[in-house]
Amino acid sequence: MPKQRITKEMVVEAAFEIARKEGIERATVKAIAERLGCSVQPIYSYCRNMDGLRADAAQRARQFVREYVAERADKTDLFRSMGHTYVRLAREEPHIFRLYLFEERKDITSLEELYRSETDPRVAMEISEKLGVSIEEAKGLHMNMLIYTIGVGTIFSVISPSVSEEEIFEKQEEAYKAFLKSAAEGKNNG
Amino acid sequence: MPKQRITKEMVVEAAFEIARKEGIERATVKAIAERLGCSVQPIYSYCRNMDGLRADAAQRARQFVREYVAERADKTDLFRSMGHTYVRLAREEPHIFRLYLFEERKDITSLEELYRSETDPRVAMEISEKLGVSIEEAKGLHMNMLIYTIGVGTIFSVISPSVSEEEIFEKQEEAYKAFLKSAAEGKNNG
DNA sequence: TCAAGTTATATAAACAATTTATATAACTTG
DNA sequence: CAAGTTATATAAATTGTTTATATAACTTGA
Repeated sequence: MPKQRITKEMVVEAAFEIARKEGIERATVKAIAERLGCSVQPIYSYCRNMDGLRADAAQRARQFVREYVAERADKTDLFRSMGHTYVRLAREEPHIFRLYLFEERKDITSLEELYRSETDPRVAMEISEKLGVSIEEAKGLHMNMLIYTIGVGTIFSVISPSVSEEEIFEKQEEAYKAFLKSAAEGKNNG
Repeated sequence: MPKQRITKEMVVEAAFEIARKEGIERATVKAIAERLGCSVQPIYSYCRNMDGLRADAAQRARQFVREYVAERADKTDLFRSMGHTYVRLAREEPHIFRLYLFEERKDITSLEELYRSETDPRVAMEISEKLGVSIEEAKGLHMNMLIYTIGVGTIFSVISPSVSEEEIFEKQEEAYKAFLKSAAEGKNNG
């Protein structure tokens, strides 16, 4: 056989890069083949169909988001900064953010699993220490902020991208305080 | 000219019905034409392209959601029941819910506008009276719940449809209480 | 009343994207 | 070095969107 020129990684990376610049709907077989300088066959040899390839590109997007958050989040207050970080990502990399948010995840079957897959365990520890609440309580709090942030992300990146970041940051700060206060009080009277 | 058999309303309704049953991606020109028993021309005479038609179908979906919520929400506690109502809708009419959530809205440029377009003003009044807070405060509270609900809806209907409703209801109840408490306290010490 | 213009719809073709079928060439292995 | 394997190419089938052309039925004005 001829030497393998095209690997699965190259195909997924090409799809991801096109999606990053122009949106996932532009990552067609043809466009990927063109970028790799090959025919459509190598692509179809690595994925049954384009849906599968898009799922792989979405997984790549999740890796990107993890790296982005690790680099950009305020490490002195990961919990508080998560909302900001995600909204900034949604503005700077709108296509990646959509890919990240709107691809079905067959591997996730509970909020717990989603939480574990999307957050750094140190954040719950940080919250737990700062507030003096249990790890479980801290996780619950953090998960609420994750859900709220997904709501904000959906609004910002899909429903109305022209909403101002300031307006969103303000609401996020409100939600952050509400969840925080609620957990701190639960400690005393619950 | 021949008598007009096909109206714009018929086209949009056909698109909406197909989207309702099978998802918006199945609402192709061909499928719509077949359902109406006509060629593709009447469809293209009412919309420049399929994107425009999908936007119209999404608007129709919003009307559906308004009616659904008006019928199904617990009228004795609209605020508390909103989360439940939306999640139930997402389960009963998954395709409509996705159409509702994920179509860009060029008419909406602020959270305020989104809030006004998606909620009944009586809810903020209800909250304001019950908690003894200002209408503005009540709106802020309600908007937080709307954002949280959009987060929950995104998770439930897109990221992982297999998440259990019970788990989601529990988190929503937590968020509801946190926002409520926060507003009630803001009244005293803020 | 009929010819001319208009327009709602149909037919068909152009174009683009996905997927499958067939062909070919270069490598491995016996 | 022949036979089998396989990575890739070429090309065709299929499906969806959009545009071009045709047709038929209506209106209007002479």
